[in-house]
Amino acid sequence: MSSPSPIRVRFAPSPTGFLHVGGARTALFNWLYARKHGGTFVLRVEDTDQSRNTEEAVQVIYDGLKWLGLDWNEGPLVGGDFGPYFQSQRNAIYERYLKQLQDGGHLYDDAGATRFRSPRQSVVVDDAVCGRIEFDMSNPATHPDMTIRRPDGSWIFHFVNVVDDIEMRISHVIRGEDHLSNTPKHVEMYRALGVQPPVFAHIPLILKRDGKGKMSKRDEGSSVNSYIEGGYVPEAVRNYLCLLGWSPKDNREKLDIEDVVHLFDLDKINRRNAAFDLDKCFWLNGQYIAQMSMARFRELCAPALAAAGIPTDERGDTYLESVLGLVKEKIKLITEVGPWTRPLFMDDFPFDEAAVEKTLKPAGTGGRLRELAAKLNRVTDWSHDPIEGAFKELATAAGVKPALYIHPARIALSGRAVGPGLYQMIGVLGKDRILARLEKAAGMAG
RNA sequence: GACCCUAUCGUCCAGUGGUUAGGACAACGGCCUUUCAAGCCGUGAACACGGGUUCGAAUCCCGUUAGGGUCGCCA
Repeated sequence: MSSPSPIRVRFAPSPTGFLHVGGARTALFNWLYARKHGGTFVLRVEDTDQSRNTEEAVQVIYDGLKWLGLDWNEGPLVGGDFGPYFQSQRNAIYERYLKQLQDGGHLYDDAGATRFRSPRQSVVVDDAVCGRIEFDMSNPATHPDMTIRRPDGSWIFHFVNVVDDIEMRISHVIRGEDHLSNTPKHVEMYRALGVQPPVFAHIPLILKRDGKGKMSKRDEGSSVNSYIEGGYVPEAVRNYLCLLGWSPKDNREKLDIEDVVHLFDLDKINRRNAAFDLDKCFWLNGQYIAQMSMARFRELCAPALAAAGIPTDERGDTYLESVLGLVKEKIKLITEVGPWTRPLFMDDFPFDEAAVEKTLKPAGTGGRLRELAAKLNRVTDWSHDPIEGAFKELATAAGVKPALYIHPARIALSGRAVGPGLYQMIGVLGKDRILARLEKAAGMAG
């Protein structure tokens, strides 16, 4: 017996300036498979279309993969023994393989374009996900010969893709099911080249929310960039992507990536296409935020806070962490941290017009806010329970619901109707700022 | 249209011959309460249809229907 050939998989995106979640999921499954089996994950840029091949477009791919934590063992930026990893730089290799096909009599000219002649025999694809599929290739009308090179000398995807997979010693081709129908043609080419085809694994597609068609560029959540910019946590998005077409079989939803690597395998991948559900991704994101360490939360919030122009250094680390602690279990997106915490760092914060109108303006509110200020001023143990007690006592003494003090206080202190727990927030803000803000709000109240 | 894949709650997944068909998101209701949230508890919600095979089918087979994909000198 020969020693088992090493596991080598690849992700081969085209630089379009856009990294699709479907592509990201394909990359993820390849990465998982490589990790699981101690294999090599190759990144190859399929930039045969020079017109849209730009530096920025390639950068989008790098950024998306890096953000998701999908590091590649071979490819651009890291190198490897099978480069170059850009198809635009592999022309000599393609010429060599073209010659080989020509010598074998597999090619013919069609109005200047080069086409590969199908042997017209049935092809069996033993797919690691879809099982054994037999394709009847006898009808040229339904399975026309592939064009592999245009009259202008540029290459067609099918050819260079197969050549590169051969040259890069790819052992498993894990890709979207939209390539399944092309696979027998690829197999014909492997055979014509005298090469054993790799194992194919066609994974289900990600469909639009309503299941009507493949998810496309215009659909919400289709771009990895939208998650990066939308305040999503990379490990949460990656986790959600794992659950599209694969599952740990034990009903767990939130899993560490190490567990996924351990449990993952091709035969556990579903065969059914999955409709994309951004709600669940959103929920999972909130779970990740609530449960992550304060250190990680700080790390993720730092850019968002900086972008919002919030001075987080002025009161020191301890203060910063107590503020973040107020919102950590409540926000679902990192982008929410700015608006939620601004009143904790700055005295100049916006007031929500509708909330002011509804809660601050009603007659008697100003008086109650002054009562509250006086009451809180007498609180000596500035912590949660005594603060809560002050509100309750005030309401009882006045014979009204605590809500008549609580709601206006929230608006007065933060300008918002939504936010951290009120008593916790008061505790963190401190007595001086509380009294000042209550007084100021009393002035604008009814 | 031809070929290929698929078919369990609205959605994502469990369930591989015998289960009260399970979990999660979403929805709805309740509790808590301090509003929106969060949290906790609960409710409704599915085996596409028709034939087989079998003592017994969500599970196996065939057909129908439906959905998706592919049929490029796109990738």
